[in-house]
Amino acid sequence: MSAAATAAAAVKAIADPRRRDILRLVRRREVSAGDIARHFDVSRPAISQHLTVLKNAGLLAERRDGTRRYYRARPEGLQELRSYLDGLWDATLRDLKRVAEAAEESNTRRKRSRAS
Amino acid sequence: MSAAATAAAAVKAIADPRRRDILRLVRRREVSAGDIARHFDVSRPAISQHLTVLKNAGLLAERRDGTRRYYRARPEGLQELRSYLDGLWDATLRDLKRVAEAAEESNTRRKRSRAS
DNA sequence: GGTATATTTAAGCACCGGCTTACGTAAGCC
DNA sequence: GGCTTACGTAAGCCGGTGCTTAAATATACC
Repeated sequence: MSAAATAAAAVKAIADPRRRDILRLVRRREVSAGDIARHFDVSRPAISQHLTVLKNAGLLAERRDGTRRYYRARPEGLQELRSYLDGLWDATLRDLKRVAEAAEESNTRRKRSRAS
Repeated sequence: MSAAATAAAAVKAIADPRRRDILRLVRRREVSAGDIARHFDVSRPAISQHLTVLKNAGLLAERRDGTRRYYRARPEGLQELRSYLDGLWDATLRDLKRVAEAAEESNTRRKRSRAS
């Protein structure tokens, strides 16, 4: 899976509020699937599905111990996501300043050219 | 609308690939709705709906000139989103507690009602 | 006013995604 | 082996959302 595809999956993953809550929950320490589920008002399978999505998006690390599975946030995935999003608008933050500065001027130019 | 709510809307907005494409298209210069639509293989109304979503998420600025509407990326919205995401994995203990407590309460409520 | 252009809004449809219950799987314990 | 615990997977329901075409709105031009 390419980095961009992973990042796109990560964006979709964090678009869901519940998954953001899960991420916050495992940000500092690893937590078992059951313990995670216990914090929410939905069934365990629902949480299990969320965990799968987060894991596939590279945002979660899984460690198995006996019948238990422990999850924790995966900093590399989070950093990847951050870089991807920055790439989306880094040019924006740079270039739009210029655009904004030239806004009035280009505006009047456009009005003139539209007359043709 | 609170900052967090706007940011949450922004995350959902950029979760769609087409909307990310639109954002890239208007990140350097403002572009009219029609010109934006011309870049894609979907109908104009479809693009118009995407533009509305992006605008409501604070990611797009709109300028009207005659019958035309020009759109451009809105750096403030993008910065807000960035900060929000940073805060996601910089979550404080206070945030964790809030999530845990709120969920735990509704969780016990749910379990009680299920037992009947 | 009447027509043309640019765009949004409305209504409906098909697919997607999150949820549920039921079942499957795997490890630990007696 | 048989039971329990901890999870994941399967199948299906249902609301949300992205798309379409048709109609409405708004501005410009004659």
